[in-house]
Amino acid sequence: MAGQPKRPTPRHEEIAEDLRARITAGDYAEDGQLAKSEDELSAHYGAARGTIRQAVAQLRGEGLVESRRSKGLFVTPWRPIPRNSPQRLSVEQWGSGQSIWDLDLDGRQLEVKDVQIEQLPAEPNVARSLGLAEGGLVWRRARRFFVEERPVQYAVSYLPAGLVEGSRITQINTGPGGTPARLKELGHEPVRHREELRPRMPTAAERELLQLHRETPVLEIVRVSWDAAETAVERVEMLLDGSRYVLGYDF
Amino acid sequence: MAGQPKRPTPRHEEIAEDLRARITAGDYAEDGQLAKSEDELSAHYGAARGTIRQAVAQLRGEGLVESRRSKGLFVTPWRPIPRNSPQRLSVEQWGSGQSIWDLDLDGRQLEVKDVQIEQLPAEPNVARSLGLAEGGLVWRRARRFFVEERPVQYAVSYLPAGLVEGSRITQINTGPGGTPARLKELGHEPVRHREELRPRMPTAAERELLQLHRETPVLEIVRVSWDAAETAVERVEMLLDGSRYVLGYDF
DNA sequence: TAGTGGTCTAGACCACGTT
DNA sequence: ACGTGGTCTAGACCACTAT
Repeated sequence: MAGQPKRPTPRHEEIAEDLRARITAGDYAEDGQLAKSEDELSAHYGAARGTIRQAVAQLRGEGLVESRRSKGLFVTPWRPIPRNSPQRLSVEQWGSGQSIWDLDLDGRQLEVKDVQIEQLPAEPNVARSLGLAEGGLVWRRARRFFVEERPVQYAVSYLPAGLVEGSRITQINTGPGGTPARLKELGHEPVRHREELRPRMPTAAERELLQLHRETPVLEIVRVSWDAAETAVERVEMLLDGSRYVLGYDF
Repeated sequence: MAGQPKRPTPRHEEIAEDLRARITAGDYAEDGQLAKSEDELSAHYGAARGTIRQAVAQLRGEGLVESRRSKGLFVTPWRPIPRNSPQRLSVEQWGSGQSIWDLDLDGRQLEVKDVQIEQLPAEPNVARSLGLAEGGLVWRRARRFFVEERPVQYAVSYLPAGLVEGSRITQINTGPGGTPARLKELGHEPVRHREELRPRMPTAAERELLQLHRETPVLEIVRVSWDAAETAVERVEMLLDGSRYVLGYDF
């Protein structure tokens, strides 16, 4: 009983643990509401609001809780967006969809919005990925993906201008099969891909772009694709709302 | 000039942006020290320490800055740990290493510590993954991975007891080639794998386990492996320090 | 031992969503 | 109009680290 340090665990951690235990035990199963306000929790636990906010921020980061202004604190209803790598990369699969990713959205729609297209000289990173001289011309396609009217991903593609000039890849609507189908028609079907990814916290600008809470991590992904002649044909930089996706890889 | 809201961006964001710009511009390139204390920044920017701490927390989350007690704030020297999925899953590769992951640590060593092994009844999640009846016996192998004396990953493996009983898989040292080599000897070579992953913020207990800052996200990965007869032979639950890894997938 | 980062309190103001 | 979450201030104490 004795011998322990006076403050083994901070108060905000105790509060977070208590709330987490109640959530996983299903205490708020009815309507999912933990509390009607931070002040209510402040009174309940006898802690300053700042301490309550630390505890709640912790739980928001774990993806368990979300705050709704003027309504209160709620258990997050988690319906992850699956993003599965293809098990077999057959040509038929390529032609069928916009993406090489087999998205099972459980009835929900993935919508593309805010498409921006421009031609510009390649930054060093992009030039290196695509095997171009620095300043070589590339087409840049930026867009956001939405599920149920909420942004879940921001993606920017770069393609060598010399490769795709005049094709529908330089237009907003790339046509059936999307960019990969057009690349195939141009004799540069992507057959090999490499993705690199890491999690991190978003900048303020990125939080705005994806409408994220301060505590929500993002997944930064860079994919480069090559054709059969080992020519790099596309580089895609993606930013995913980390609280909404589950990525699957089969190998 | 007029017409804008009084406070378009919070003060802590302005401060974070200013520091971020200085870092990326290389202002602190010499010793990497941004400041000798939070109080110094508080005086410099004319903001309360709480506001400074918010800005610094933001930058810690982005992986740009780290705090060292009694020493100050420093630019994070980022040397990511690459974790690459195999391009070809040949038997030869299996036999050579402890892991199916081709780790290029740039001279650094990946050390396994704190190995814990026990036999127990499978939890529902584990039972489902391995196709066992709930409560069926499994061997559980938990361990931490260290790079340069610092923990970077925590992993827990589950294997059906009926499959691995009596093999070195139930011992601390599994021998050359590790678990997969032993499974192959037992006639259950893993030939197919599926990984699912998502980023999130760690709990307090997980922060302790991996010695993480409050703002560092983790990567939660679950891998299930099957043998040629489509029998599930292993489930691995991994928790990675998100600030230290870059994951690569080829397909 | 001095000073630091982590924690906590008790206030306050504001923009904005709900009512 | 009211109350909320987000922001900010100005204090304070503590454990721990460097010296």
